[in-house]
Parts: sequence; C-alpha cells; structure tokens
Amino acid sequence: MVEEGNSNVEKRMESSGEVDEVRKGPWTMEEDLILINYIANHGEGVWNNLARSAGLKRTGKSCRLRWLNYLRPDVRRGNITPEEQFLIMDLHARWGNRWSKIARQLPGRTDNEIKNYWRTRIQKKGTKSCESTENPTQMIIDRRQPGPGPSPIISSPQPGLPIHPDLTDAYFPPNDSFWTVEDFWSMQPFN
DNA sequence: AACTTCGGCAACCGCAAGGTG
DNA sequence: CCACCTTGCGGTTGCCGAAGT
Repeated sequence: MVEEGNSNVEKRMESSGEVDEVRKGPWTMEEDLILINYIANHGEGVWNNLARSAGLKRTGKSCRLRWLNYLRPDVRRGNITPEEQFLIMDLHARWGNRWSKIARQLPGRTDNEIKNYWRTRIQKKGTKSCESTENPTQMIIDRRQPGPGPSPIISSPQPGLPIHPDLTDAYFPPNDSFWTVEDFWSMQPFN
C-alpha cells in the first residue's frame, strides 16, 4: 500500500530476502511513479515485458492489477453514490458475482472495488437487515440518513464528481489526504 | 494507556479462456 | 492439435487503522 511509509515495506522486503526477486505486497510510491511514467511514455502492452522493461521487480500480473485498480487516471475510488449502489445491487441480482461485467456498467469503477464494496457493505448489511426487514436496499439507504453528529466537510478528489455528504461511508479515508493518484496526474511526472 | 476486535481495502492466488507459433 | 504464454476474472488473504473494552 502506498500510504505505508515506504521504509516499512522495504524493511519487510529486505528481511524476507525479496530484494532481488519478485516483489510482492504493497506498492511503493517509487514503483507507482515508474509504472505511471512507463505507461505514459510507452502505453500498455504485454504486462510481463512492461514490468521487465520498466525495471519493476513485479510480475506483469501485479503491474496490471495495480494499474487497473489504482493508477489509471480515470479510476474513481470511494464515494459510491446511492445511484451506483442501486445499480450494483440491481446488476448483482441479475448477474451474480460477475464483478467485471458489473464494473463495466459503472464508469471509473473497478471490479475489485465493487467486489469489496459488495462484501463489506451490502452483503453484511443485507444479511443483518434480513433479520429485521424484507428490504435490505431500503435498510441501507435508511442508514445513510444524516445522523445527529456533526457533518464532516468533504471534497471531491476529482472536480465534477457528485458528492453526497450525507453518506456515512462515503467519506474519503484520512489517508487519502496523504497523497493520491490524483496528485500524480496533477503533477504530470512524465512531462 | 494497553490490548483486543472489527471493518475496509489492496493485493495475491489459482483457474479458465484466448491467442500464437 | 498441442504446448506455451498472456490476460482476465473471482475468491481469498493479510495488513492497518478505528472502535471498543
């Protein structure tokens, strides 16, 4: 994970003797930069070659996943809107766990994010709500009504994206303010 | 303050499908 | 047709911060 101070990751890598082998685990900021720069200059290609050519000690698979789920400029993270949530539930009811198919209907969303969202939010709340209500969707929406506490001020990481301040779990995690992919693209490191 | 438990998410793993020689 | 390689997908794991005790 990028948010992790890279020193910890590197220590882990060193202690496990992975320095000169294929690296696993959280991506460092340096690796992200290398990958972004390389793709910006050469485009996406055969991922194994890309990983080698870019000098990344990662598998092509890992590079692909990192790019698709996190680094792509059009990827949207967090702040799932009620509209998107309804869509996810609707499509899941229709298609089941076809996450990539569902993700294609939600521009900027990745299959991984939708899968995680479903499992951590909808599935759990749906299970809970089954004990008390016939309508899990309504249950979830009801839970999103503003509570008594103060409403934190949030801002969209990308201009133009809808913000729903009343969504209790739509807040950007604190570490998003550490550094973000948006920062990368605003820096345009490959220029 | 210290410890434990829980929730969210990034990343890995294994498998299947598709492409190529 | 077969073997090999790459990509894509879905399931699962492990880490970390937050919340609870």
